[in-house]
Amino acid sequence: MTDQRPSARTGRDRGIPDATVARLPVYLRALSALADAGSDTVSSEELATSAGVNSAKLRKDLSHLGSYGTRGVGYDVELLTEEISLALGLSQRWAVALVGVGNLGHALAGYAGFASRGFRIAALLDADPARVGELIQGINVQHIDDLPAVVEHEGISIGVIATPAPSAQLVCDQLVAAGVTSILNFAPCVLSVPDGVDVRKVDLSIELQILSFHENRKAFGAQPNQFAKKQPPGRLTTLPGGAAGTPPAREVVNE
Amino acid sequence: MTDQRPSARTGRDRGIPDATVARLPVYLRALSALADAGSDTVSSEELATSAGVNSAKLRKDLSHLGSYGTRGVGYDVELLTEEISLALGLSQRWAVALVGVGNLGHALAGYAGFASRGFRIAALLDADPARVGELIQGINVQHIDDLPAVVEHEGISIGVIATPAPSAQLVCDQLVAAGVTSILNFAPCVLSVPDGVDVRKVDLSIELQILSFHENRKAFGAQPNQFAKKQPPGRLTTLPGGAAGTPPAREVVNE
DNA sequence: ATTTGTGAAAATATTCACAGCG
DNA sequence: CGCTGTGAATATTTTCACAAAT
Repeated sequence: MTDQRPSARTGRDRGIPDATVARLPVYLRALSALADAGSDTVSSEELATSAGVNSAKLRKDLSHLGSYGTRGVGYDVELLTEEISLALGLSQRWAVALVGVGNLGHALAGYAGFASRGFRIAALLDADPARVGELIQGINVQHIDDLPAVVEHEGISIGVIATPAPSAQLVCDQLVAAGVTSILNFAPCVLSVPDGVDVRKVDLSIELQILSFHENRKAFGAQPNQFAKKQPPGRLTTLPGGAAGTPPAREVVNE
Repeated sequence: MTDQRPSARTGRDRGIPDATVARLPVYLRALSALADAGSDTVSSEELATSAGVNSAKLRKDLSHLGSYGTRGVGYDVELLTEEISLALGLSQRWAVALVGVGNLGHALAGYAGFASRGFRIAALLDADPARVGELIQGINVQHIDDLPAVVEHEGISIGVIATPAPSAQLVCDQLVAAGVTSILNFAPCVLSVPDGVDVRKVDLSIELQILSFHENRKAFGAQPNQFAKKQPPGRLTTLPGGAAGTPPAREVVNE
């Protein structure tokens, strides 16, 4: 969205495109579901459908990792899972520090999806002395001033900021000073960090505002329902098993 | 990230680009901060900096809304705020239904950023009868089966899904059937919806996995298998101002 | 003097369509 | 055959750089 271009190679290219990296976790989840369902192999078409993308994009994305498919057959679910995990650096278990144990912090601390994807919440911290000592999900809340020690001791390289906006930059600075080099920011503000530190943000109200835009257009928009000239040929596949009580259906992931 | 292209006009263009729409809320927030700080006008350079983008992008983005700046001067903070709000459809107060009042649902229900940006949580719903009747933030939790009545009565067009993944598609179908046309999905799964319904998702573990990718690269060099010709020039910079409180700083927003 | 607004250029991302492999 | 992997074609987004406006 900005300036931050964590992946872009400075000059000539030879890495995985950002857009692809952002989709790999989605493929991973789809693969996980397929494996649970007992599939050994998947075609790009199937996998793409369950990930909510089209198959050309999926194949192009996977091609950046190497050639792990078999022509005429598809991809081995287990092998592909491993390769994507490897590419994402998920073969190791990252230790994460979560700062701010308010409402949202509590919810994040209890979020099962972290653990299941190779992340371990190694520390909970807060600036409020009243919160220090509280036990959340079996983890003791420590004071933010202990950050340097905790980061060092636990080998933490990823920090999550779930504080109110006014404290976020200070916490961010503390995380960086302690050696954290990747930050996930839930506070609704822009963070400034030195080069070499990656920041991603999740902003709930921004997402709603984007929906507001589309909602508004649906209501008053220029092209309420597009004058479809003839229907973009085979796009927007009507999914096979379009449930009974549910409309036609279109796979959708995001943005 | 996928297929869903809520805004893209089918053929010729005549709308605000998606990438721009996604940044408008950020500008709005920066403007709000500037107004609080007492500024009457801002240059594209200043506003861009506080929003974490570069000024060319900012100006290009704003140019899609019209010409609201004054050459040689800058933008009137109040006027620009109004114009962006208008473009985003925030001049009206959207009623939102939040489904799933577990950990995350509780946190979302209490999130101040919604109300402050023109959204009103008009209903909390859950499928668990044990939760019905609970009072959260002054709002009574209702049973999901009451959805149609509630949506109609409150004029709800935006739904937020904060249920576990296995229930998300069902809830989504119910929201759509009740008339909701925009959905913000926090459940880690792909939703399928009919045409005309917009979905955005927020996936906490995906964000972490993306950070993992970058963290991994920082740890094991840019190209694991790269026959690097000469060293990618200035990458992986040893942070300039390193220690001492906080480093040089670089504005960062996201993706 | 400044600073906007914008064509044109460059960089990214997506989609097409098919050669080639199993 | 069927399906992957990928060049080539599009589409979108970002950046440059400067004429025009105040």
